[in-house]
Amino acid sequence: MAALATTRTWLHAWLLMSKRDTVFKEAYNASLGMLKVGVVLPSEAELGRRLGISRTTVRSILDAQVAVGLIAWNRRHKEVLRPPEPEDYFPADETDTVSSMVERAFLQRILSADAQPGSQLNESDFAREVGVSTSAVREFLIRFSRFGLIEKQRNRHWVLNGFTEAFALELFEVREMFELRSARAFVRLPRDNPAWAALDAIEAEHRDFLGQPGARMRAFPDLDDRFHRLIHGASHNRFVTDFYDVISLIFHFHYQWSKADELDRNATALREHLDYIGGLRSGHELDAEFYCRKHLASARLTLLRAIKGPNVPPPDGT
Amino acid sequence: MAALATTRTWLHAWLLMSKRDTVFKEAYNASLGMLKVGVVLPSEAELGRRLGISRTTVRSILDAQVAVGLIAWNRRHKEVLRPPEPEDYFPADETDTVSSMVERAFLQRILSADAQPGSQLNESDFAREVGVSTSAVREFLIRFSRFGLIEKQRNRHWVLNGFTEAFALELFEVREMFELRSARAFVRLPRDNPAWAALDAIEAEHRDFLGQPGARMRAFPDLDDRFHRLIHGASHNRFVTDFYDVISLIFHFHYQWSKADELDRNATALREHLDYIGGLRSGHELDAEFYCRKHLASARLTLLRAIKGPNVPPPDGT
DNA sequence: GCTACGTCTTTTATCGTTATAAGACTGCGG
DNA sequence: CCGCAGTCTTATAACGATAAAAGACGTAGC
Repeated sequence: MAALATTRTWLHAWLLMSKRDTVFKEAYNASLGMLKVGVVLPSEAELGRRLGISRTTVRSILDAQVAVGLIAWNRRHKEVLRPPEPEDYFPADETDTVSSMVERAFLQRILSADAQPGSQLNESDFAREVGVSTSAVREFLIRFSRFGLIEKQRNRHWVLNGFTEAFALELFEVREMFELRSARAFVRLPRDNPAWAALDAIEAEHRDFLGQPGARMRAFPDLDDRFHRLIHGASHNRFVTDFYDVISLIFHFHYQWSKADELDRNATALREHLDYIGGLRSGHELDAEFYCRKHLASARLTLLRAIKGPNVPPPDGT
Repeated sequence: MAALATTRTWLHAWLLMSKRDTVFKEAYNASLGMLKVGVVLPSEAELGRRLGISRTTVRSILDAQVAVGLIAWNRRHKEVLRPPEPEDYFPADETDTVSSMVERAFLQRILSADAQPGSQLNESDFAREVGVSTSAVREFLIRFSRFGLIEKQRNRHWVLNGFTEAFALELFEVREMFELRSARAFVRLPRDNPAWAALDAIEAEHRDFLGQPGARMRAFPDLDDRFHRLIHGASHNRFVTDFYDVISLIFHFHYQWSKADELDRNATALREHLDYIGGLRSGHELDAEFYCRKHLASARLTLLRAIKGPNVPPPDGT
């Protein structure tokens, strides 16, 4: 495993975990994709830009890759010596930040059936359960509280409001308000606005998806997300775009567990999206509004059915 | 000073401040109001309920009040011995939680002129400046980020978005959407809904205010807040009501500094509120909508003028 | 003279620790 | 037997500390 070979103080990681080196590991894995034998790597700064990290971390990665014989590195010259093997990659669970671990554990708990509305949550208990410090849990809960699913009383415990039908209805009420306004704004965008080109691209992706049923369906949530975010972008309102984070989160996690009629649902959504796109293109706000309303109504119905139906917990604990 | 006389480990507070005893001090001050010579105090649990604190803190307070000779306490019997003097009160700055200190310092910075949009904020710098730990600052910033005025890049610094005209316009766009919907919902409330009685009470308060110009004007922001929150309550939507927190925060802090034509502004708002209330009572959604729109438009104008005008910093550092 | 690297400093993410505050349990007493 | 107080345990709100990661500065080399 790569970690054993690095010159980093990996031993410390097991004695006192002050900060996980997830940035290093994730970027290390990403950089392996660039390694083709004989290739000469660009400057440290350029690598940092491509990987989205600082030069400090780039240098750590290069050091580590020298240590396992992947590259030769002498000042400006960095040459790839051998192609990366599967063993060169850090396992996925080590590239996860603490906060994302907390997030996953928490969502699993709150979006599953056993989270009765009104039940209370204990910071230290939960921290022990997940295996992180209370501060990490605390910061997550504060961050998460903006989604309206939890609340806190000063000096007291957190209260889970529960992912109830009422929550879903309130969520969709606001979603409809915001998306209708965004759709109308979208229709009014001048034809040379880059959003139209982006819409063309997304429409093409939709048609691709319809062409190969089942094959790439797993990737639909991502497409869905990008489609709606594109529309919301036309509102030029940070509160509107920020609100989509709530929706996105809910959908992302909730639908992970209700795989039942996934293909059907997605196919319906794809077709509704295409109608919706047509409405936007028509230039008539009322048309756009009509198809927008239609799609949102069916999305709401799907979500409500999922909430009311037998709430299946996630397949496994990860 | 009361702290010196208490049996609590007050010395530690100066060596290692792990948690400020603001709950104790605030409740101590509040409880002094109940002390009339000869009165026999209720049970510990009852005192806790009245003061909004736990029995543990109640007992600390009673201990402290025995120590300074305010009361005699023997098991169930607690009798007031002497009336509280001004020196018995803890000074106001000691009843402030760390988080509220951070909040005040931060708002002063971000809502004043010198917060250029795009400038970056440093957790440790800011913590040093305010004199609290980085964790306290961190948690505050996370909590505050939901207001859309700051953002954070993973592993990097915070970015101040600035309290700009664009921010105000986006804020009001959403405010209008939400408040119009809430106002319409309010009109449709059945006449026996308690909200109508609350509206009556608030209307009476408005008339009182108009009667005594200037005198109680300082208290107007509070009335304004309660009025709008009452209306938003009719929406029965947590996202709508939560959003009013943003508005409330902005108004509260921004208007602290623009005292210029405060009386005029408030008088105008009072009259607009009364029209608005009339609209709600009329039973016609369109009437309510008309006066709601009118009031919000004038509120927006006032805020925009304040942003564009000479941005006066707060009078003093507190 | 600009780009890239070596070195050093600063900041962030996360941890563990502690005094305060909440809350649970138990037994007394009217 | 119910409410109240005595006692004990646990949780929260702060803190400081540390390794990872970012970033700043100076200098070497093309």
